[in-house]
Amino acid sequence: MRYWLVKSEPDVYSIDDLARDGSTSWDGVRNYQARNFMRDDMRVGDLVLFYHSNAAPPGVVGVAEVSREAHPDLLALDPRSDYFDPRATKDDPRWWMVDIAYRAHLPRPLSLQALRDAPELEGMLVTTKSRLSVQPVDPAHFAAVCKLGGLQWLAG
DNA sequence: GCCAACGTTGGC
DNA sequence: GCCAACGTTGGC
Repeated sequence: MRYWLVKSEPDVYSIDDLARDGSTSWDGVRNYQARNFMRDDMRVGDLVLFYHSNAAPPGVVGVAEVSREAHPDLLALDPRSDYFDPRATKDDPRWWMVDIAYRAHLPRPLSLQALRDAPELEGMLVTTKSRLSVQPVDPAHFAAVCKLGGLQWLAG
């Protein structure tokens, strides 16, 4: 099993929205590296840290789980969508998404600053690659985030 | 709102 | 294939 981190602006889609919806399709990702992780590497059951970007403060606020493997992001085909991409076609959809399901809020959300300050999280991608919106997480880092965030049952 | 970092596009 | 111009992300 692999571990991941996804970013969302809480004004657009927050962990509370995911808790309310139960699960959601992770649409609108328009970055190739992020797309490739979703299309090629994410598997049902993988655990996902849910990160609020452009928030005060930014940080990890919850845990989700991959509930469906990659399928085409059809917003790319919709001219009325903000995520429309004229290069996408039905045969070659170009953009892909997975579904994620809500698992838990972090009892103690971990701000970006807290992630940077924790020695056991040294090298965690989110502290250095700030622009990658879907990224792999080291298993030890995932466990440490759960532990620091008060989620003992996922801390391994 | 600013702006640094960085990903993407397109001319050559 | 290089790289300048441009657009976007996201922390502050």
